[in-house]
Amino acid sequence: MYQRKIPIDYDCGLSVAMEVVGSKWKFCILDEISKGIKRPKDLVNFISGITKRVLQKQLKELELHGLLEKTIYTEVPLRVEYNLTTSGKSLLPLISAVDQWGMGFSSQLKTILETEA
Amino acid sequence: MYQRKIPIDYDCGLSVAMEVVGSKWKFCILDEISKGIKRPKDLVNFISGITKRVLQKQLKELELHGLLEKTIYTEVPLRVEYNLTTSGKSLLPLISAVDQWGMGFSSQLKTILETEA
DNA sequence: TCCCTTGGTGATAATTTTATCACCATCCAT
DNA sequence: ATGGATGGTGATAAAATTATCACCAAGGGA
Repeated sequence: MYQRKIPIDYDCGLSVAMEVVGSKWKFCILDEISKGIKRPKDLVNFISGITKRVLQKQLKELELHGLLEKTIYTEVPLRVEYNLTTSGKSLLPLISAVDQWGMGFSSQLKTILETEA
Repeated sequence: MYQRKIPIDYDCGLSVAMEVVGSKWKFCILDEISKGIKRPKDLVNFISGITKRVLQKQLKELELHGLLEKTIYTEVPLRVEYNLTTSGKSLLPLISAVDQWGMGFSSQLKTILETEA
């Protein structure tokens, strides 16, 4: 997930995917949005550890890459919602699979890291 | 994929998965190994852009995390092979899915990044 | 006017990951 | 002993990401 100086290889699916979703929070953000948490204010509360500033940047990138679309409701107070686009939705099965794999691997990783320490 | 000071959340599958495979080269490495490229020397040649040093570090981490196992053949010249463990193999469908998603998204990303530039 | 809520941004530091370079070890052939 | 092939590591620089802090804007209510 670090490739600005080293350009993206558009012929490598892994390279493309890493560019778009290979960062610490993006899977979490998309996951929460898919569950109905769509407002920045709520996302900050639901995603433990993320800060407002970082969330904003990630949302902006996801929007730029076409995975999220932003809707502004001119209510008061101002309401903004981020929704998954078709591309964004197409990622959900993958996110779910990664999450499940991680859950299944969790105990093994814990054992390994505690043993060496 | 940055979480040493910020500890891993073992209850979050995404967090666990990111810790283990969330880095620039790991999917590529596992992918090549699954295709039969198992020696460090060959991996360096097949994975365009990676350097020997970086590959070694990634292999070591993958081995530590239990996704690869290392076999040393005392031949001459020395031969070392890295093979997927059961856990490593369990990742293959995921890697394949990510790769395919990336391939499908490639043209969209290219269009977006070229348009804004 | 002052404050609150929500959404957003710029500048900068702190962290982490990647890259580069030099170097070592083994085994064998010349 | 010299050199080539393979595998490996330490130190350090470079690059990228993430975190922190301060600040701004719009709209409405007290």
